[in-house]
Amino acid sequence: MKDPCYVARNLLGNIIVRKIDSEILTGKIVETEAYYGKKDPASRAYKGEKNYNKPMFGDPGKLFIYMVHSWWLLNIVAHKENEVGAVLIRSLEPLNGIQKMMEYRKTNKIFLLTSGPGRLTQALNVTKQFNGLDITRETSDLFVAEVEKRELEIVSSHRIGVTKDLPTKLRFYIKDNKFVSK
DNA sequence: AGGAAGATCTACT
DNA sequence: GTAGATCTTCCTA
Repeated sequence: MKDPCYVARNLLGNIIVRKIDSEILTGKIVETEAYYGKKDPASRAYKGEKNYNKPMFGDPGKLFIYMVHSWWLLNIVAHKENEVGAVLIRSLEPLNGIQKMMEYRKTNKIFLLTSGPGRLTQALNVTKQFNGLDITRETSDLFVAEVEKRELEIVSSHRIGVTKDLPTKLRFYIKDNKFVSK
């Protein structure tokens, strides 16, 4: 039960694992954004609990998937007890199964595979079917593996593409990583 | 039933 | 740098 801001920083450097058929796709999380509930006008949870944002009000450690402009965006629910919030995964550094990701993305340019919230979901073949999935279980088809982090240089900035941002800097990324979107 | 929006991406100038 | 594509969900009538 941690604050979205804390979780967003903590997720950087961890590995997302996607099991698909016999293949395993993995990528390192290099960029995240934190979203809150009622006090955040950019959040999907701003207007209270609805059908489409239910996971944000539920247990932390679950997936929250939402569609914008025909792309699926992948969030991880994270908040303190009795609060609301989630962390958006904005970009990954592809590690394993790059061939497979290129098939899904229909491109052979590696920096176009996962450097954007809509891109990485397509590269991992993630859709709304994973909404609400528990990403802390290694038996899931999609989960996050904690890794030991060594001296990550984390940079914060304002969120991207958000029409009504908060004064706080809620976007975090690993410094000098070329897979961070711009 | 229909329209509008939205945490985006790509292609073109 | 700007415009157009694209599509699911929600809101209003």
